[in-house]
Amino acid sequence: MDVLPKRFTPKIKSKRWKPTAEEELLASWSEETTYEFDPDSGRTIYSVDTPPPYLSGHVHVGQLLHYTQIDIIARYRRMQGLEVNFPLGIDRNGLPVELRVEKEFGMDMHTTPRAEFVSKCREQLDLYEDEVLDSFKRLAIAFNTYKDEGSYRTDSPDYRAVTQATFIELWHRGLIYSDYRPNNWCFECRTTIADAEVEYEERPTTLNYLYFEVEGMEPLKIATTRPELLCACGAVFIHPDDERYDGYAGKTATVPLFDLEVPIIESPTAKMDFGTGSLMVCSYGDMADVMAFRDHALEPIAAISPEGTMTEAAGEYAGMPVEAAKKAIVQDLKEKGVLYDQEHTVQRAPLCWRSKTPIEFIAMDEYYLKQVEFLDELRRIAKETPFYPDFHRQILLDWVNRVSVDWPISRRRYYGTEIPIWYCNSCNEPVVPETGELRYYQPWREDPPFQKCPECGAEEGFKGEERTFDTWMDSSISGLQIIGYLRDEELFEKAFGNVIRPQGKEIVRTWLYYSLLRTYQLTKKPAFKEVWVSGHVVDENGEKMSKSKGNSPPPAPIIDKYGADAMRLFGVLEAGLGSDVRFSEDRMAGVAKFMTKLWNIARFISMFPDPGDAKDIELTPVDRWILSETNKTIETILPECEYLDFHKPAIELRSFTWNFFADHVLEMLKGRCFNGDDEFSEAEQRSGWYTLHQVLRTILRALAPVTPFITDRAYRELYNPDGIHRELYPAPRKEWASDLSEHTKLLLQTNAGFWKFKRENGVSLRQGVPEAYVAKELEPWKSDLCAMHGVERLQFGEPPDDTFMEVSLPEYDGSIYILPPDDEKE
RNA sequence: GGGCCGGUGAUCUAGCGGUUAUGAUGCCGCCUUCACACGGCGGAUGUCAGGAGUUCGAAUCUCCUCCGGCCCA
Repeated sequence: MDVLPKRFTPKIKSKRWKPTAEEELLASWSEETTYEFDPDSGRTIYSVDTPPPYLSGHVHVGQLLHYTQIDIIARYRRMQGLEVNFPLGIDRNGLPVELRVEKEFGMDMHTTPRAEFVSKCREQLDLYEDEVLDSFKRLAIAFNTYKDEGSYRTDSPDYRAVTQATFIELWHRGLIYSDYRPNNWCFECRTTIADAEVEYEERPTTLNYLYFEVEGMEPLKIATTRPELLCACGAVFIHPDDERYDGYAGKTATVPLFDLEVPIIESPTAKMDFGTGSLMVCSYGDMADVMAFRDHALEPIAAISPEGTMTEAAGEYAGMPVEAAKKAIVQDLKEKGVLYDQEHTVQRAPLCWRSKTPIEFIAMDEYYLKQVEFLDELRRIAKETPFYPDFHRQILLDWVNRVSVDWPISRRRYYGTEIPIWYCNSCNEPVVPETGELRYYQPWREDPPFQKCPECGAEEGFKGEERTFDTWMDSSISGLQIIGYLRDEELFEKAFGNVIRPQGKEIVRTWLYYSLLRTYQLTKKPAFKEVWVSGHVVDENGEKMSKSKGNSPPPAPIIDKYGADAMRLFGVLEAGLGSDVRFSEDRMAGVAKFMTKLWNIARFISMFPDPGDAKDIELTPVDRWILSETNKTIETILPECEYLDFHKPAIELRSFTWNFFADHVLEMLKGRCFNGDDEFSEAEQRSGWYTLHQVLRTILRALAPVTPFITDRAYRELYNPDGIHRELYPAPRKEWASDLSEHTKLLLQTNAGFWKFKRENGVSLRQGVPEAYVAKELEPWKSDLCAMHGVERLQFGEPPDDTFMEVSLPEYDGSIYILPPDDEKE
């Protein structure tokens, strides 16, 4: 063996970790295959069904943090030796882009030629895509590839063909039907939307008190916020226990202005303490009205048209916009003395989640996908699928328990997947292509894929369906699409059943729910092996980040300043899984300091030769203890990692690295590793080198999923030029066991005691002391403690006389005794 | 009105039956020590939202109240 070096220079040259180093690494990564997905590797395939971001303009910090957290999962699983299928996907279907095109270019969807409108939308989407992808890359979101091949877009012919094929199959299985019924109708978007797409907002409104004449009785007093719906009134409800209205039930009331005779019905749904306690039930006023009409078999009357004007039913008000009609009707009611009082109140108005404008119930012919008959199965799947964190399962269960009607899936919009139906002009029969062929159909501009009508035999005269699907029809099968459903049977066979769904809690009732429903309908199986639900990213004040509130800073300058690693670490350090993360630049600056610390630790250790896994190492008891402490840390974090919650592991690793490894271990082993005065044997010195390098390896690998740049850089420089991201995640090593761990606290406190003594007595930390007494349990640390604190004679137990100063340990029941250096004595 | 989550030093967080209540950021003091001043060592700051209960013992369990966020009716 060569003579051991006496002088050491760090192998790592760079004195400071800088965010620009991340960009250099990115360039290397793009030429390597680390993240590629090889379905034939023989390893178990683990697929990540990432939320395909919807391109809605600029990315914000919240979105990016969310994706970094998902990326951590993918990287962690990859380091467990799984073949990770983590494709880039982008959601491009749907309303927002249409609305933006209409607004920005002054185009009206219904008067612009469809092909032109659609291509304008596509153009816009392409513009947004670059920005999102650049940010993702910069943050090291390790999709298998960023190339088109291997990625998916929900508006691509391939993707849409599969969406259509699933529809065709469900159609032929009888799960789809058309019906004329009231639905949430958005006037702005001019389409039906599903319950899941409705939001509510408190809005001020006026409560009007009206008289309804009742033959032979006092007029009924009715309170309503919707006088414009009088013409659609079908009944008056009173509560059966309401003594004010004894004797009214069963009679008829006369609707003012319109002279309709409507029944007075006792119903427990009437709230006795709201308004007058009696209410009018109008067709399509709200969900309760819709139910009331159904329950009491009343004939509905539509008062409002899809254009937002009053219908023929409104008589002289027909054709007026709803708001104008409301004013006119209130005026007329006042003039007739029917309206006797008004008061202000607050109402929860249903809004379209995309356009944020009020919706109404409007009856239309729409296609429905049956879901009510699947609810029991979905409830079972919701209960059996592992959720991380478990408590967010409740969001899904609450939603499943609330679903009561089937899912309207047709939309009167253009930028979406076309519904593949042609109608026979002769018999009006809707004809859907046969199953089997995987093909993208565009009925609005294509001839049908069949020769004649299966119903009447007509050989020509077919009209293509113009409507598109609800976009959730597309995105709800992303989990199937990414594993080759209907396209790659071999991959699908291998990969189905091992898919994770990571997503935010705000789209549980839509994306998660619909995904479970659709996958179950198509495969009879649960869609996901596990579901990971994260909280929101909110601003410093706890408010949800949104572009409209202006509380989301542009991410790029922040990343440039602190680095992607700092941002990623911040995301897991700040909150546990499922809780909201508060974004704060100040706190992120604090997190970034850990990057510097970690880099310097690596740089320090890089001074010493790495004995690797050399078999001839004879570990000193102290080194075995350090490795045992490392084991303990890994044992602590692994269960949390398995719950895909990296919050505690990140805290644990940071404190182990900084407050134990750097502050105590490095300080203690310094002397032995340099061994400038040959106080230690070569074996002891090598044992120290081995220990430092092994612990560093472990820390780097444990942090690699969270901070992929700095760990990869250091690992490449010291251990493996291919990088860290295909290494295995650390596991406890049984040969690293030591029972000295029971004295860890005492040891750390003893160190603190020496520091305290030196500080209180004006002795610099480098300066030594002639003699000291410490607890006898610390005997194994003797030589390292001497080197660390510069103790010339270290003794154990109690000192013989009172020339020693007693220093009580700050957080431990005990003391150490130190003989002060000569020049400190009087 | 219901559900879920939360309320711990100035701020954010850990702890979830027994700890002198964790760590971070900020603040204050000392130290330019040969990896790191984006550092080291130390310090101050907490009726653990409030009330009642269970318990030998509660930040931790139960109930109620108040406050915040999100979701739903």
